[in-house]
Parts: sequence; C-alpha cells; structure tokens
Amino acid sequence: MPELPEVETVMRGLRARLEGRVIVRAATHRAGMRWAFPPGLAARLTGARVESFRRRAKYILMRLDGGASVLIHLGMSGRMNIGPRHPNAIPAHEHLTLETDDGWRVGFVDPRRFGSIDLVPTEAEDAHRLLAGLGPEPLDGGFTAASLSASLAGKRTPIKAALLDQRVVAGLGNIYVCEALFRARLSPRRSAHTVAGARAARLVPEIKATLTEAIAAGGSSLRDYVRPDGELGYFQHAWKVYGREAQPCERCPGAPACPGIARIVQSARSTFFCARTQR
DNA sequence: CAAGAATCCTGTCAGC
DNA sequence: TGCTGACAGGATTCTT
Repeated sequence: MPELPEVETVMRGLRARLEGRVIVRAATHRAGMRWAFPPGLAARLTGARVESFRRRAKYILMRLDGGASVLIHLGMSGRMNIGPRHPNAIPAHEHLTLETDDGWRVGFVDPRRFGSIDLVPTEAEDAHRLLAGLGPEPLDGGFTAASLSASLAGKRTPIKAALLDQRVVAGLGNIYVCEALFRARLSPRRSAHTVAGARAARLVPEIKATLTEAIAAGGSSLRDYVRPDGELGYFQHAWKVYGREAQPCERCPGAPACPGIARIVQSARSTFFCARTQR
C-alpha cells in the first residue's frame, strides 16, 4: 500500500488521535512482523504519553515521553484501525493494539507482515539502521535537480529502478515513480545517469507536484486501504498511467500510432508508461 | 562496488 | 463453485 503520501496521511491521522494522549493499555498479538518486536515494547508503551509525530521516508516516528520513539513501517499491506474502544475480539491480522486515556483504540493491521516496529532513542532517531542510509526527502528544499543529478551520476540502472532506491530519494514507490516519470515525459527505461540537466530539471518538480497532490487527496486507496479517519484517499482517480495498461494515454488521444499505455516489468515490478511521449 | 534475484507473507482476482 | 497461478503499494539480504 503505502508510499510517501499514504504514510503521511496515516501519520497525520495518528497525530490527530494520539498526540497528547496517554496510552493506558498496549498489547502485541504476535512476536513480530518483518522482524521480532523489540523486547518490552508493550511495557514501554503502557503508561507513556505521546508527545509528537514525524514522518521520514515511508517511516512513522511516534515520540513518547521518556525519550523513546516508536519507529513504524507499514510494509506492503499495513494500515491503522482507529475507533472507539470496544471489548470485541482482536481483528484479523492486528498485531499491535493501543488504547488511550480518552477512550480510543488504535490497531496496527498488516496481513502480509512486511511491516515493522522498533524502538529508538528520540535523540538518535536518524541514526537507526533503517533510517541512516536514506536519501533526501523529496519534498524538502534540499532535493533539487542538481542533487538528484549528482546522485544519479554514473548509474547505469534504469531511472525507474534508481528512483525506487531509497538511498537516491526516500519515499517514492512503484505508483508515484510511474506517475512522475509520465508527467516528466521520461522513459522508465532511460539510463539513470542521463537524467541530468534539463531532464532532471523537468523530473524533480513533477516528483514534488505528484506527491503534494497525492497528499492533498489523502493518498491513493487500493483494495481495503483506508485513511485513519475511515475515509478513502482518492488520488487513485488521478493516476495517469499506473494500472492503466492498454488504455489510451491522455496525452495522445486518438493518435493512430499510439498503442495505449504499456506495461513492462522492471526489477520484477510492473512499470506503466506511454512509449510515444516518454523518452 | 553495483545490479539483479530471492525472500518474507496473505489476500484477491482472472481463468479454467 | 473450486482450484491454480499470477500478482500486489516494500525493502532487506543474498548472489552474481
């Protein structure tokens, strides 16, 4: 599910519900997901006050009083169940449940269990092994055409694969890479090092715009993904290429030579693009 | 080293 | 209505 816009949406939902609250009960329902939960996770959460939230790449950081932060990754299928506290059974695939002092309940649901949870000292969040190697935040001012060109220099891998590499830029995933490349009219197969100069200057603003618009839409909703407030994100309706194989591309309507949006496989992931206008 | 493959896990959907 | 296989928003870890 979650790329940067979805993680940002989930983080904001958690912030609205949890910031300033005290966790009166916490329970894990299995030993871990991608990795084992840190020892004493539930005990550390119980009685803690939630001070603030932050997102880094596709990670959510929840700061607790006492100097610890909870580091959360939603993996491929992770989401948050948020609702009034109730005595019912634990929902399927809910691996962590929190209850607040004002009567709300937050459950981390992740059927595929590619997600993860860890604890990290708040003052050393960015030194955590999962955050230490991450590239720049795409929406930060420090992410520019010049910085992107520099990190792509010498890379022979396709630009599609390079943009999925979280060391190059942190937070993009399969959907938003496809969308940004379409908007920038760049072929996903183009060798990464050739995205410099004018091409990089075209791509970077489109990455930023795509993400900004997606955040404003509350992210993209696939399958059962819902925002923490229970609403559906609606950016999936704005996709130009993702999931639109063989459909006409909006850029070349009726062009007889246009075969429609193509789907190819790159590093074992689907890529969607318009072969006529993306060069 | 960089790049590609294998891997973790469950759910859904298309096709037979 | 089953069953099977392909595929899914990720990213680490292992192999070339």
